Amino acid sequence: MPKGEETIGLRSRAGAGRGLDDMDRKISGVLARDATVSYSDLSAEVGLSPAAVHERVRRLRAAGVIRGTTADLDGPAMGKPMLAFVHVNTRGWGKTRSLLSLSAFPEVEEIHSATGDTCLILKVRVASPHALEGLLARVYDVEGVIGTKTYMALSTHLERGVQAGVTAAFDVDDHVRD
Amino acid sequence: MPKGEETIGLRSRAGAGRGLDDMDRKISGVLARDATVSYSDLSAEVGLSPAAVHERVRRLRAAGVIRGTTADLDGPAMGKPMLAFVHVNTRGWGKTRSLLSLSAFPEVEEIHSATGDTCLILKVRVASPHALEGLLARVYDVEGVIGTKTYMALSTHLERGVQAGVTAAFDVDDHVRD
DNA sequence: CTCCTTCCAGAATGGTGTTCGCCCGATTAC
DNA sequence: GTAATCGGGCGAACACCATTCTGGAAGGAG
Repeated sequence: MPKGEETIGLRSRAGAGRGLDDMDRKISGVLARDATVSYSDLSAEVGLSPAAVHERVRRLRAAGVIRGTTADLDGPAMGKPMLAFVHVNTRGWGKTRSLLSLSAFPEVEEIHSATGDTCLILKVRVASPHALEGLLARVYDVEGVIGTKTYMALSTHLERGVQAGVTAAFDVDDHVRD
Repeated sequence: MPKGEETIGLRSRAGAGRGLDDMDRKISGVLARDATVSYSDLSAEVGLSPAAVHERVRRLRAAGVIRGTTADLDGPAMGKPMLAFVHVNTRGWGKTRSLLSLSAFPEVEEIHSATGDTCLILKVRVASPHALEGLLARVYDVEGVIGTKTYMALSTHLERGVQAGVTAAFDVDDHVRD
């Protein structure tokens, strides 16, 4: 819906990605939306032979650009209709190490160290308020945790993985390189 | 790392998932980790014939339990090494509608309406501080936006999709149903 | 100019996804 | 208690696709 800005789909050997050319970005973009496409369809979409596409995908995987291919499950269907972001405050640094044990809970989907007025940001998906309570209890069990602040997601309007495209208007080259 | 709690992998027709039995959860769990496995390997892992597994996966897709299969890209490799959560405050409700236009930016990965001292939570992945500045400018362009608070992710310790498992100790049945 | 590297197209093949028909167990009605 | 009906899984056949190999063209470096 934004007005004039263009998404970079064609870019000649951009900065961060070492050997990532336009074709790689195009292929990655398609697979990031739907990885079930056959190499035949994929090759037709990007304008290359199936063999060439196969080789590129293999290298993208090997290089870690494509970290994996996963099935995206539905939270509510999995019995976890509640999504929340939990900001955790700890006393001093380094306490985040013990909080990594939270990875063992399938309810915890993301753990980030953060700047701002909080130390750690958790993304959790739980079955019920009671389940959230139980999870928060585990967080408080960790030594050094001072407090938490929970943001419940009332509705999710967009939720997707890393996108291949980059907005041209936000690109580094446009305004920084002068 | 948590001590005693068990993850439910086997559960007889739990509440939220209507027709989801143990086999469906097991299959979903495997595919959520790696969707590249062949039906042969998958069938061997869950203890079913390839044909039966195929039929179940087809139904899981049709039912929306498996929403899609996507390639997980690497942020830094895609030229977007910076991850941030942006909390947006608006004047009054209903302003979130216009903010949905942010979906057009590949930098925006998630948009949630939220409770707490904020209205909207965005998950954004950008190339540079300058790109983040440009994106924030777009947010402020939206009518009714009072302010934002940005939490930069210093390091990501865990980032994954919806998990099939549910922690037994957090389950509704354990303490609510008595 | 020549060699080297890199990349892509075309063809062959082994594996796999997909479908069909049959069989078994559970449920229901009589 | 018996029989009919339904749902689900198994085994096999077929078609499709992933994967590999070979050849050839384009771009650089010496």
